[in-house]
Amino acid sequence: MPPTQKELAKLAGVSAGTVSNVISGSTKVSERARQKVLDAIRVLNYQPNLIARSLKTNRTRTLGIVIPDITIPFFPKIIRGAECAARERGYFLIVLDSEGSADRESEMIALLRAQRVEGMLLVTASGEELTPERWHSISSAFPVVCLDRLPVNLDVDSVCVDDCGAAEMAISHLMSRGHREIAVITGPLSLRNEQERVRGYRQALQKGGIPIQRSLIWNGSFEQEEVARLCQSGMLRATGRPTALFATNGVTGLAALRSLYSVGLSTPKDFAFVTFDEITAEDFFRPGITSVVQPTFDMGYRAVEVLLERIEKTDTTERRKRVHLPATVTVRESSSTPLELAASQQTSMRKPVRRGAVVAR
Amino acid sequence: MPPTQKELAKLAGVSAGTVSNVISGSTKVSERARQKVLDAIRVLNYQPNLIARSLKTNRTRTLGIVIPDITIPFFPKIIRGAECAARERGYFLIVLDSEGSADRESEMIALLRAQRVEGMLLVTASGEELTPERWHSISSAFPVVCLDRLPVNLDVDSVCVDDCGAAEMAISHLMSRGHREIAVITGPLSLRNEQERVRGYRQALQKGGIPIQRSLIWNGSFEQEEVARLCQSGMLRATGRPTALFATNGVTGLAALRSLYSVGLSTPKDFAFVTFDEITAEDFFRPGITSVVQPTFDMGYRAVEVLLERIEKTDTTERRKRVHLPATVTVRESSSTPLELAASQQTSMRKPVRRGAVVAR
DNA sequence: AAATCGTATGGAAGCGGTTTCATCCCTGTC
DNA sequence: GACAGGGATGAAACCGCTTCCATACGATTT
Repeated sequence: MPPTQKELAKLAGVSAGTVSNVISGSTKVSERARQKVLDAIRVLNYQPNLIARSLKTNRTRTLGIVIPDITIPFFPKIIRGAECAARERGYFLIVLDSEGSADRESEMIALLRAQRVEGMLLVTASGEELTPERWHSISSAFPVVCLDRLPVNLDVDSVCVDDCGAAEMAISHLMSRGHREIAVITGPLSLRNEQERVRGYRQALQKGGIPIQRSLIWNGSFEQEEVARLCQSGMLRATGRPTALFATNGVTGLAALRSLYSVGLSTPKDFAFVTFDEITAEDFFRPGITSVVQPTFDMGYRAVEVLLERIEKTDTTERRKRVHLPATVTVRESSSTPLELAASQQTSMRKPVRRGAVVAR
Repeated sequence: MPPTQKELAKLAGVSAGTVSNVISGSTKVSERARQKVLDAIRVLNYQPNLIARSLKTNRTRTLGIVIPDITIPFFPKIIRGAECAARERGYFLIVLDSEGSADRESEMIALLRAQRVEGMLLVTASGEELTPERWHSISSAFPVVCLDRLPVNLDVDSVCVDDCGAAEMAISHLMSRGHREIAVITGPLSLRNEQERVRGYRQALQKGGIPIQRSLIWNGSFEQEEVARLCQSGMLRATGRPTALFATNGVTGLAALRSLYSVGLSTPKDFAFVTFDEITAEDFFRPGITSVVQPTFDMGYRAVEVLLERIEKTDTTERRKRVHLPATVTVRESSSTPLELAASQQTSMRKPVRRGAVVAR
């Protein structure tokens, strides 16, 4: 059994209350007593019992983060940022994985509630299941900040990029490379940011004077099979085949790419490709994928800042915060123009074109 | 404030003890009382306070895992397995990131101790700092199982692959492709498994009748700069230049590849390359990297099983467990023979050779 | 030297559960 | 109908810590 304050007190010849005062750094303790207690702590290798402390103080100094899948590289980067901010402010971060399931997400949230965390970051699994009632029952327990995947129709503190603008930027880039038949494959539209990214797609086309074709907007999901079906039927059809494809998130983008490669189509040879989120960041892998890069670390960091503000300010009436961070487009080979591409093909094995990534804006 | 048992009791018209019995599932409660309590739970949306429970029972049903860097894809996969096993047994897993620093690792461990976790999985940051004394002070607090990176000279429960055998397999593969000048770049040799992997390298050469050259064994680390220095000086020198390179772990391997690409060398054109751990698993990225693939999910899963055995059995005298899981070699292009390579170059842009990965053994 | 003040200290209560134990009531038996 | 037996129930203690409050002691003042 680990040593307790009471044992410390006996060894140091003081009362338990005094020991507590020494540990919490209260000044109301004599130097003599302090030293005796500190010695005793060293002798017994004492470690305060945070559980008991939390029970008494009703504070855990712990935050939670629930993400859909820790094996998707995007999320660990966010976690890093969140953990960093939390640590700087003396908070502890618990990471939970909902495995993309709304049910498990509920369980995880219940767990955090039972553990009495003081606040939560949430990247929701689907957004579908977050009805206002469920939301109310969650957010009455502790403050919540949503990240990246935002549930539609829910007024909630959030941190994400300027999704619409970033998507517009990506599409503009494709148009500048001469593409006019640009398809978009999306994740679930129950997420606000997926909708925003589609909006950006439309805006870019409109500004470029290109008519929007419903047949080029493929409402997908995070499921490999569904995405494969949409992409293959869209890309293999006889007429109206797009020359470029834009994926509104990394999971869907990777699924799209995988499914098209599996039927013998590749980028940039057969279609130009741009995706939200980096699929590989290593520039020596070919083809390099042009992507909308989100400031993942900062997103996690900022989200914790917003969350702590809610926690530490008691003023609950304050307006919802929506933080938008800037995204950038990193141009790589997958969006090469036909011309560049031809050049690249001829010399490809000797010296690949544009080894380094180019950053737009 | 969340509702307490006492309030439940008042609402249901029973005592707090009875409420507790209902919640803990004790049979010693009448159906009538049980229903009243369950109703009250629903009405108040009651959630038991795990903190209070833990304080009383001295059990948290929580495990911790400390890893060096959550953004390295290898670790999230382990976490997935660990979390899965923990959940199945009714335990909760806390994930902590030591950011590759031994000091932070200590802090994280202290935190877990203060949180009174019942056991810990550890992938150590360096292994250097884990002196037997420090080790004793940790493992006296709770059982620990080490994963993947094993500290040298420490008798500890562990889960890893057959490092020596897997390395031997990788080198044999290179030899079967005609390579005789095979260099190895390692991580820190303060880790037992790094030593084992070098041992596997030597064994393979010996069995193949190839003399071992000290100048081809590059003792590296996880640091980009150090690895770059070693690889560049080893690969660019005038004489005794190896035709193949084997990296004993993914971090070092990626650093090696990065550094060699940056000076204009690429695989498989200029050197064959095999690494422990997958750098990219997506087979449509070129070059595909031949790698020793560890069963990451299973490693996490098994590690939790071993840990729970220690926790739930009070018999502390039992011998240390060392679990070895099988690894496989996934052959991709980076270890092509010169012949295959030439063929691949000619036709590369039309139909890439070996799109799917080939698994050895 | 006595009174007053200030402050370090010890004792005790309480956080929200679990668990023990004595009590009470219901049932069955003679 | 009285009593034994047994199971459900409530009261109370306790987990380790913080915090409040009363006390006692040392220092300062008159």
